Amino acid sequence: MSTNKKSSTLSEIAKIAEVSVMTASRALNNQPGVSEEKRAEILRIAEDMGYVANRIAQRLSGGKSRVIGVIAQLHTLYTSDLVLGIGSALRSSKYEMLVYSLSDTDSQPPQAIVSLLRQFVDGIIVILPFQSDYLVSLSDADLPIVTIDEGPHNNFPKIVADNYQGARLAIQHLANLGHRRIGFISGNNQLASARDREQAFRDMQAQLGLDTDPELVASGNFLQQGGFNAAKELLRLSDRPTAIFAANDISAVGAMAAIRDAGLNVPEDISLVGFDDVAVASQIYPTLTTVKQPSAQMARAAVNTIVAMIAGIEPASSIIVLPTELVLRASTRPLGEVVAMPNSKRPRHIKNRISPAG
Amino acid sequence: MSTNKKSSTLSEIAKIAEVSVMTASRALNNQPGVSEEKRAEILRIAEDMGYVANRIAQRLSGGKSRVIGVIAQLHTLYTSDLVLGIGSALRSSKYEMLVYSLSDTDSQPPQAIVSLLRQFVDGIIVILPFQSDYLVSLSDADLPIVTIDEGPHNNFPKIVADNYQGARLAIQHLANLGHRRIGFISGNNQLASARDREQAFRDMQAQLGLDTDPELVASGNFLQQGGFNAAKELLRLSDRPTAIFAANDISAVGAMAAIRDAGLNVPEDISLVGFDDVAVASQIYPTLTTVKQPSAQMARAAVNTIVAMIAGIEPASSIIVLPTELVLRASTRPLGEVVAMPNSKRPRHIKNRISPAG
DNA sequence: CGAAATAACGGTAACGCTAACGTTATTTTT
DNA sequence: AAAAATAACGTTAGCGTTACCGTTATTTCG
Repeated sequence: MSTNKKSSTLSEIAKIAEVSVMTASRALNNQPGVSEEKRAEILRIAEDMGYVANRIAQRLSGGKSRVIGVIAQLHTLYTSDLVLGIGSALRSSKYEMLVYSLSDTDSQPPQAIVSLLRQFVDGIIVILPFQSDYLVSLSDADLPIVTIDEGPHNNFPKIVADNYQGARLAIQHLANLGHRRIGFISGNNQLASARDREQAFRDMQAQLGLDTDPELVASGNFLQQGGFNAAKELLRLSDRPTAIFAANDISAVGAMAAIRDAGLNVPEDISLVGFDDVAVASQIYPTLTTVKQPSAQMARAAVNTIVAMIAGIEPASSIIVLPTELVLRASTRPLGEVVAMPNSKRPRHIKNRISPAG
Repeated sequence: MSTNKKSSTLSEIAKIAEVSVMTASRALNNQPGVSEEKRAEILRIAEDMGYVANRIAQRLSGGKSRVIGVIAQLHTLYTSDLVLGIGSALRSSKYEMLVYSLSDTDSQPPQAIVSLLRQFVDGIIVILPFQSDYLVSLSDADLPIVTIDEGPHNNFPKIVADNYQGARLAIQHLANLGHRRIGFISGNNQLASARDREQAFRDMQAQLGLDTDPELVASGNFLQQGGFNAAKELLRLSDRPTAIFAANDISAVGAMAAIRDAGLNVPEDISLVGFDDVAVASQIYPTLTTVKQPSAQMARAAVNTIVAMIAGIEPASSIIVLPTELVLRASTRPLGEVVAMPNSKRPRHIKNRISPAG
C-alpha cells in the first residue's frame, strides 16, 4: 500500500532515485530519453511514495490540467442527467470534470469564474447556453468549447436532440388520438430547442389541418410556474383545447396542476404531452406521455467532441443531432373516449420515425 | 471598457507602471508598502488592461485559490438544492465553488479527483458523505472539510437538519389523525439522517402506543425503487398499515406508485408522509405532506463554517443542527374520514415544536 | 577507424505569483 | 545632530513542473 500523507514532489523522488528531476519527469510521462531500468525504478519509487503529479504546477508550466469545466444550471433534473452523463463518459478518459452551477436567476457565470476556468480547465461544456457572450472571450483565448443545446449566436460545436422531429411525434400522436384543438405551452425562446419545438407545432398545425387560433400558443418559460400560468390561459379560452403539448416536462407538470385546479382531469378532459422525459414524468400521476431526449448519448457526444478538440482535432461538423423518441404513458387518450383505461404498466416506445412532410 | 483578450500578467502591468512586480503585487493585494499615488496608478492600469490575477500561480506560490470544492451526488433534487444554496451563499464571499458530481453508483470520488482537489481548493464541503475514508487523507493534508449530513466515522464539522424532531413531528401528525398502525420506509442507514428518522419512528411507536410489529418497518434506500418495493411489502401485510412514513420524499413517491398499483388511493386508503420537501413533493398528485429541511440555511451554515476554517478559526461546535418543520399537504387525512376534502390551496406550516417526551 | 549519429542523461530557465529579505531615502526620537 | 525607526520601494528565491539546450558516452557508418 502506498502512503500519501504529504504528497511528495518530483524532486523528492528524483533524489531518491539518484537521477535528475527531468529524468524522473520523462520516466513518469512515458517519454523517451530514459533507459528501461531507470524508468522502472523511478516508477517503482513513485508508486511507493504515492506520488501524484501536481496538476497546478503542470498547468502553470504550460501543460494541460486534464480538467473539463461544465457550466450548468443544476436545479433541473434534465440538466443533472446531462451532467451525470458527462461524468460517466469522462470516467473512461483521462479527464476529470468540475461543474460550475449557475444559479436559477443567472444566465452566465460571474467574471471570476470565467477567468478561473480560463486559467484552469482544458475545455468547457456548456449545458443550455442561455447566453454566450462570455463564452466568446474564452473561445478567443483558445479554450475549446462545446455546448449542449443551442443558445443565441452560438458558433461553437453543439450537441442537440432532434427537437423538431420529437415535437412532431408528439403532435402527430395527439392528432392520431383525434385531437384537433391542441394548445401549446412554449419554452424559453432564447434556446433553439424551444424555438424548434414551437416551429414543429406550428408546422404540424398547418400540415395536419389542426385549429390554428393564435391563442392556442401560450408562453411558458420551461419552468413549472410558467407552465401553470400558460395552462390557465389556455383553459380560460371560450373554446378550450382538448389536448396540450408543453415544451418540456416541468411545464407539463405545472399545466397538470392548473388543469386539476380548474376541476378538470388528465387525460379524461385534457390530454397532456411533455418533452424531455425527466424522472418526474414517470413519477407523477397520471404518468406523463413525453418525448425522450437521449441525454446519455448527448453527454457522450459532447465529451467526445471536447476531447477531440483539446487534442487539436476540429470537429467534422459543428452540430450533432441525436434522435428523440416518444414515450407513451397515461396522460394522453383518444378524444371523447370514456371507457376506464387501466394504468399501462409499461410505457411503449416509438422510435423517431415519422413520414416526411408531404 | 476593459479588454481582456490575452489575459495580461503582473509583470506586464508592472512594466507599464514602471515599478517592480512586487510593488504591483502589493498594490493589487492591498498590502502596505506602496504610496497612494503609485497604488492608484497601478490599479488604474490593471483595470485598463483587464488584468485578473492568475489563481493557479497564486496557489502554486503557496497562496489560496479561493475555490471551495463541493462533492455531491447531483441526481437528487435535495442535493441540488443544497448545491445551489452553497453557490448563492458563496456569492457574497470572495470564494468560488466548483462541484464534483459523484455518480449514483459511487460513494467516493476517484483518486485523481481527490488529489486534484487537494492541490487546488481551499476547502471542501461534502454533501451526504456516504463514505468518508478518503476525506481523512485530505483532512490530514490540512484541507478544511465540512459535511452536510453525517456519514460513518465522521469527525469533521457537520451541518445537519433536526431529523429526529422532524420525524417525530411527522409521526405525531399521523397519530393526531388517528392512525395507530403506521408503516415506516427506512433510508440508507449509512447516513445519520436515516438512522435518526428511524429512531424517532421507533421512539414514537413506544411513546404514543402505536402498533409495533417489526414488519411495519420496511427497508428502503432513499431511492424511488426502494420506496416502491418497501411499500409493496407493507401492503402485503395481512393487517396493513393505514399510514406510511417514508424516510424521504423520493421513497414516498415510490410508495405512492406502489399504493396506486395495489388499487388503493392516497390519502383515502393510506396516508403518506415524506421527508425533505423537494420540489416534486408539491408537484405530484396528491401533493405530499412532508418534513421540510432548511436547505438554504444548511448551505449557508456550511459556507460560513468552511470559510471560517479556511481563515484558521476552528468552529465552535463540531455539529450544527437546524430545525425542520412539517408541511401539511394533501397526502394525509384523518383515519376513516370519508368526506370529500378539497385540495388545500396553501399548505400550512408547523414549526418544529413538539411537547417533550413525557 | 575517424566522423557522425544516437541514446541517456543533466542544467537552466520559465510559467505567474508571493514571501522574505535588501536597499535606499525620509522621518522621528533623544 | 547623530542614531534609530519607518516608508517605499527593489531583488532574490522558490512553489512543482516541463521545454529547451547542453553534455557525455556509446553506437553506426562510409
